[in-house]
Amino acid sequence: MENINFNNDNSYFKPTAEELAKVQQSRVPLNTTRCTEKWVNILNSWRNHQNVGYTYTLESLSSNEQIEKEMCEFLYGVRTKKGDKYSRASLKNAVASISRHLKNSILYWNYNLLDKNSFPKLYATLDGTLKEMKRLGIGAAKLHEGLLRRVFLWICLLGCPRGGEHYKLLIDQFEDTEKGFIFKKFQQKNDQGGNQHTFEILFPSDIADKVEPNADIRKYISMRHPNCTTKEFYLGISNASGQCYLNRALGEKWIRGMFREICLVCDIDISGRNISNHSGRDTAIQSIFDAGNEEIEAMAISGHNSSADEVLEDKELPKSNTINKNEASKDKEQI
DNA sequence: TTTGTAACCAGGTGAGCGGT
DNA sequence: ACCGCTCACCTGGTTACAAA
Repeated sequence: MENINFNNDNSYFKPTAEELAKVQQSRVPLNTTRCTEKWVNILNSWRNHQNVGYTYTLESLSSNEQIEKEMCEFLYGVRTKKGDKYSRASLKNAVASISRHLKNSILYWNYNLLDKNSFPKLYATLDGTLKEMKRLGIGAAKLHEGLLRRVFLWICLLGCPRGGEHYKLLIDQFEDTEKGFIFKKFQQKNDQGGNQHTFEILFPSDIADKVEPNADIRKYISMRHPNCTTKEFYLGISNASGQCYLNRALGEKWIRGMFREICLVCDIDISGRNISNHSGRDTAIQSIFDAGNEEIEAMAISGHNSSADEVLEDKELPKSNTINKNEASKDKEQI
């Protein structure tokens, strides 16, 4: 190794404090900054509200006990502009954002509000609030969410995609025909090595008012926005009043969640393994049918935190499983 | 723009599995 | 029985984005 000449080149320099501050600041994306500011604003407007009446700012407090106490109150007492409770995701977001803010604004304050060891009461309040909301069904399912769940269940039963295939499903893989939907698998996992032929599964015909997979899927597809450019089959759920599904693929978490629900509801052991894998698939599908209708209906229409009544108005539910049993064995042969 | 929420990401955790 | 490894899932936190 040659010695480096430290004297005669300009490759080294001592950055100024401003330069360092600038690069450190640039690490944080604009959206994060905005999100932080937003929650600080909400916090302050809660504090200034006549029913609360904290006239000083949270960051002016020196004791963590007091910060924790007031944060607990905030968490449980804050409401959206419309007066509703915030969703679970938002509350988590709120605590994280305010923690970020305190770290930036109180000198040498290096704590994390989400840390259950430093702030046990705050943690308990957050956790308790989230659980309470879950119990009360806050964040309940919408009609089109129920439809999506049903469609998902049909496709699980009739199309038997493997675990990972669910969120890669494309809208092109479904062809609507007179006989029913044809579900095409362009390439299967076990086709590795060059076997590229397309695999087609014809979904069984609907039994009116009893088993209507085709009608469900047809309705689901028709509810996609006409200008939708997303290729994925499953779309994100919209909260807007006029729109049902977003022009964006449904998150993997969502899909995995629905998948797990089916397994839980039907008592299928998925510990450590995806039920759609390998030889477990046939038995898993069989167990779904054996589990009986009520649970399946419950899952298909509602899911973990939704109110079934809402969806019931929308749609008559699958009532019979005998027909589908035959179809399930048909699928078994194909696979 | 602001508001509310979901997606994304990294790091942690623990069950399961093969090898010893 | 135990070790080390892998891998799916979970958690905490950050970032993106649709809707208003």
